Amino acid sequence: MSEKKRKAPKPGTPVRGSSTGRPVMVLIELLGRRWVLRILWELRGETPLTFRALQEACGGVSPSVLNARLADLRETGIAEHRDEEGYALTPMGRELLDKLMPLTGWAESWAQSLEK
Amino acid sequence: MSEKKRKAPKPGTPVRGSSTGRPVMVLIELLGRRWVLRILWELRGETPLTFRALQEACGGVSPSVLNARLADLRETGIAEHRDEEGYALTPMGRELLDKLMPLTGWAESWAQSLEK
DNA sequence: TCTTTCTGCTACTGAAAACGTAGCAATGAG
DNA sequence: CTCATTGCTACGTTTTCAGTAGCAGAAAGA
Repeated sequence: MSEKKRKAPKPGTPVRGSSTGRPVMVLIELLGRRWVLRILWELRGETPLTFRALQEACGGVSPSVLNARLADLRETGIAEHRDEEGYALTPMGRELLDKLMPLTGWAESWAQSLEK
Repeated sequence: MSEKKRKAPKPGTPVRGSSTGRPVMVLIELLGRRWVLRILWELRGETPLTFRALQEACGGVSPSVLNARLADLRETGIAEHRDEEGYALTPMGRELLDKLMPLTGWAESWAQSLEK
């Protein structure tokens, strides 16, 4: 064995361009990976989504990438897979999403300011 | 052809996996690009940063990518380049950053919950 | 003027990540 | 057994990123 390539960035672990592993840096690294924000967004509902439902919700993202991202989110305790139900956010992940929801409002006024 | 590839996603423009161009989707697409969140973060100070200073702040990100991301952020009215000063957030970009700052607190408790 | 030192980049090559499609093993229903 | 659905893995192609080199313009000094 040995170790497969480490994938999910965790607090305390150095990330690209920052050797400190400061939590906020690690979070920035994680959220900056393609599809991570989108997955969080699509998991905002109350009911879990199956792998394939989630894949479809993300516009047909390839299963390999989706699986990799879900692994990241599971390793970092943000999402989880519930047997017989599907993927859902953990309580911690739910709190993160709550912090991100205000972006919707900002995005709206952003759109308006750009269309002028 | 003629058109260079368009780069910055703007509200109203379809993005990967979502044809609607809904502002929040576009924002998710933009923030999900590598280095975008980090750049916002590094521009949180009051004084503008030069291209090179920003590059260093981002841990030596390659100039080609940095330039591409700055172009994205400028096209979308989030950052701007001020002559004789450097790169800084626009008022709109500053508001976006304000929405993101609470992530710091979340990241701290996230880190704690993981190290146990 | 001729360097030197900043500036904001562009160009290029190679590596890594993502895409897109196919398909497999496991489970459950009929 | 067949068929559908589940969560994926494999793999070849395309896109993106990384890493290094270097250029042109402005300013400053000798």
